[in-house]
Amino acid sequence: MSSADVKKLARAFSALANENRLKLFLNLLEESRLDLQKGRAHDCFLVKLLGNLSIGASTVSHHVKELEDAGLIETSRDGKNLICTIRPDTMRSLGDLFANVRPR
Amino acid sequence: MSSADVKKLARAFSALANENRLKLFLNLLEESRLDLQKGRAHDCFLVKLLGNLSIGASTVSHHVKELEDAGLIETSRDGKNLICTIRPDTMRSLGDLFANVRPR
DNA sequence: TCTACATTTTGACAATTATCGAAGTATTAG
DNA sequence: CTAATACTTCGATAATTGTCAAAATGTAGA
Repeated sequence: MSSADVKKLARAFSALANENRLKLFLNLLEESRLDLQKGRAHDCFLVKLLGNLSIGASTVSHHVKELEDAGLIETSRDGKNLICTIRPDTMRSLGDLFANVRPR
Repeated sequence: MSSADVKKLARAFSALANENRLKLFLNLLEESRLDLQKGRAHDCFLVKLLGNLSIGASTVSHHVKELEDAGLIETSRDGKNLICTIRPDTMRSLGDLFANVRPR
C-alpha cells in the first residue's frame, strides 16, 4: 500500500474519529440502507441531521465538509438544502481492509 | 446503535486516524494475513514494528497502547518482547459497518 | 548480582482540532 | 425588492494529541 494510500486512509478514519461527526455519518449510512430496501436513492438534508445533535449549524457544516474531504460522502444541492450521499466506492475499500482476518 | 457503541466505534477510528499508528496496525494486519496463508499463528514484536517508522520507541509504545485500548489489538509478552495480535472480533464489527451500501 | 536489552512512564511542548457566535452568501417565496 | 431560510466563512478559544528525551521498570543471560 502506497504512502499516499495510507494518508488517504488515515484521513478517512480521522473523519470518523469525532463522535458527532461519526453520528452524522451513521445517520447517513442508516438512511442509505433504509432507502436501499425501498429501492430509492438515498440522501439526507443537513438541517435534518442537525436535529439529532446538540451542536451549532456552523459546526455541522464543518463536519460535513470534513466527511466530504475525506472521501466518505458526496454533497450536492437541492435549492437551499444540502444533500449528502454515502460514497459506496469508499465503503468498499474500507470494508475490504477489515476482511479476512483469521478467527480464533 | 447505543451511545456507548458509538463511543467505542469513535475510539477505534480515532486510533486509526494517526498515520504512524495506522502504519503499525497495517503492518500487523499484513502479518496476520501472511500467517493465515501459512496456517500459523500471527504475532509481531514491537521492536520489529519500530524499524519501519522514524519515531521513538516511547512513542511507538504509546501508539500500541492506544490500539489496544481501542480494542483493535491484544498484547502479550514473550520475555522481553511485546507481542501484538489483531482482534478478529473487532475486525468483524468494523467490516460489517461498511458492508451493504448500494453501489451506484 | 551486574549488565544489556526491551519496553514503559513521566513531563513537557508544539500542533491540531472541535466548537462557538457573528457576519456573510445563496436561494426561494411573497 | 424584501424577508426568511439554509448553509458557509471567519476569528477566537479551550481541549486534545503526537512527539520527544530522560528516567524508570522488567527480563534474561553471564
